[in-house]
Amino acid sequence: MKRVSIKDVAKAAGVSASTVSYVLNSTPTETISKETKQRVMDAVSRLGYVPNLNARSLSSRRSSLIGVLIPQTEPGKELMFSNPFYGELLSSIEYTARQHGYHLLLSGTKEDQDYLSIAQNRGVDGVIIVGTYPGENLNALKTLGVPVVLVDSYVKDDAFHTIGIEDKEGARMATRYLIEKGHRRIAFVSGSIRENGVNIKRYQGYCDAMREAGLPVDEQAVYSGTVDYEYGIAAAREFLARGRKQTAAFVTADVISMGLVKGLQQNHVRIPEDVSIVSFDDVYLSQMAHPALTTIRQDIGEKGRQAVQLVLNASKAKEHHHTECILPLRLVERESVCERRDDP
Amino acid sequence: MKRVSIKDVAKAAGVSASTVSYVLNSTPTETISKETKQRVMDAVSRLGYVPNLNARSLSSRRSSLIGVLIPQTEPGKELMFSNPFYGELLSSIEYTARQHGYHLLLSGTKEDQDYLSIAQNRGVDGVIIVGTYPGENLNALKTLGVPVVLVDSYVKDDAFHTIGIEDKEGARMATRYLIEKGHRRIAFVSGSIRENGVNIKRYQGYCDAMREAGLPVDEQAVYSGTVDYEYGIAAAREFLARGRKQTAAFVTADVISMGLVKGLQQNHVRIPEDVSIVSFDDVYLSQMAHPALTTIRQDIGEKGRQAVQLVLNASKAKEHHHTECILPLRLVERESVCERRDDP
DNA sequence: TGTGTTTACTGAAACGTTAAAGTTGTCCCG
DNA sequence: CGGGACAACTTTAACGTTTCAGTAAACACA
Repeated sequence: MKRVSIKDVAKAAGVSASTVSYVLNSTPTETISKETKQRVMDAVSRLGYVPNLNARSLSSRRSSLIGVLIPQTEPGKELMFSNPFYGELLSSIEYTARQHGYHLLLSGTKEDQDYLSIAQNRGVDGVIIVGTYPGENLNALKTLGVPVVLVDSYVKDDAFHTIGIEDKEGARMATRYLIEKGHRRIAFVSGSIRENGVNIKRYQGYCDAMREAGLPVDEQAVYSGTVDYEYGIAAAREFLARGRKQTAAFVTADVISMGLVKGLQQNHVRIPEDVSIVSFDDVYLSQMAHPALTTIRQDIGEKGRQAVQLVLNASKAKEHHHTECILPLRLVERESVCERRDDP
Repeated sequence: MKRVSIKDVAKAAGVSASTVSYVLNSTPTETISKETKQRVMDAVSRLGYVPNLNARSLSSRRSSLIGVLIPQTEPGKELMFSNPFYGELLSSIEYTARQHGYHLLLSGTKEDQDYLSIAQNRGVDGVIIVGTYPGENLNALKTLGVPVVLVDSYVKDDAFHTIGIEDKEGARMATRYLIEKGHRRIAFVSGSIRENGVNIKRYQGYCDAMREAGLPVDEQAVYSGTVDYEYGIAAAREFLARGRKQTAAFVTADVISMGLVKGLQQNHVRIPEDVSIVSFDDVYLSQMAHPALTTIRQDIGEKGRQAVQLVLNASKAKEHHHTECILPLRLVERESVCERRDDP
């Protein structure tokens, strides 16, 4: 039951502990003979030695650990529950990190907690923060001394690396698509557009497209709530309460769309015949919908991969020059939109 | 930029490092005066000290870290991608762990990797393994010396704690429900029933229900593949190819159901009028489906909570007595089943 | 007044690594 | 043949904690 330490290996191989360490880390500055290397490796496998990464990180100040912070959208709700987007992103992050020999320290973010210390605590090599960082102490993150990658954040600060998408352009694309299909009264449905997050950009893109087409942005056509299925249902109810004024909707998240579609269908509003929908994200879910969602696709897998890459690159390079990565979007046409030529 | 260590705090408070440690951990055997405590706490917040958990875990051999292993169902596919069940479970695990001051070390499982060392490496306080553990070296886990909780595994070994559901009974319940609704030819659609996992139990439950009702288990009515949306689509194709013999299906996972429904609907098979479906899991998804899925609900949140609790309890209690936790199931009726009285 | 107990601490040795600096021994070159 | 360069190690001091074993002072008791 006793843990095998590097010293046991050293003893078994008849060398010093540091030699074992050099062999295991194949430190480039150190020269070790082939035979010694072999003897050490033999001892390692014979004893079933696995290095204690805590000790390693204590001594070497790198941990092969990446901290990942994922928003816990609402206090009561659990992490990632509300939006499958996070699950898919996390998948990709985990997969990429693992392939580079890194592990993930996962935490949800809730306002009242100190994420900084979580990271600091464990001496992570980098931090990936998804979505809006809750809490005003983003500045404290700078003192961490490790690369910080902000995913889908519009915080502009050279101290952080960012990775995101052309939210505004994507929203514009979506809205324009609906306009091209002949829609003139188009609703905008999203999560909160008060915080400085992606939704506000998407709202701007929506407004731009409307304006460019000479269409009014009706305040009554804007629905803003939370990013989850329930809000989609609620928005449907609200849509009906407001008198079914629009023939189409641009919805900023697939989960919301799912709820909206469900809510409308339950009230005998047909999708897309009565209301066309263009969604956003293209999570796995959107193809399962009925009708399958026409949506602005972002490459979630790539986002995760890039996020990890940014951390790794930045932690390798001593120079901390800020990088910004914007991934392309494209519209994938499915079944939730139809032409509308009879609009006034 | 220099890290604040316990010594700095000690100096600032005019006490020894050990006193600081005692204060911070409020070690019950040690007595510290009110004033000293206060002085230490003041110094801590003044200097912004956060303990280095790596050092702590090195010294005290507990890490406040729980290792979580989630299956990466297929080599190419990424973690949790294929089945939202994992995302929801992870959510709950993360949330519960965090509330107890634990962090999560997350890893996907792929055949060719050594998960054991991941855990051993970091000195986790416990391991939660979800699903079938890939790799034959389950025994090696015993040498870890920390509690191991197997979620949804039918490995029987006193060395492990297990948490699961009445898979067989749930399947029986689902199938019987269909029988009660008048169906006599009922398909069974699931992931692999070769491995010793939950699917084989659910298959047994299906068989039991059929047998009890005096109905034959037709080999042609059994569809087995992988647990993902794509397989649902494929199963639909296969169902049609085999001649649409059944009027209902018991499907062992909601994701598969989603694909099956989609695949059938695309071929103008109506759900539930032509084919009724009872599903399994009740992931968030299943209410979004069209029609919403009638499904055997398992409380995924509770599963996650219990898993964490099992780890924590077991790591507190020195006695390693094996605990087994079975969570209840219930059928939730939605829209994917209808009566069938015309069956021969 | 001496002994024992309690309170409130301190000192120092771990924990398992890494990495800088030091120590050999060998070889080569002028 | 002396000295430098190099290869192949070893020694030792960190890294930041915890925790065991003290210790010194204060107090109680008889």
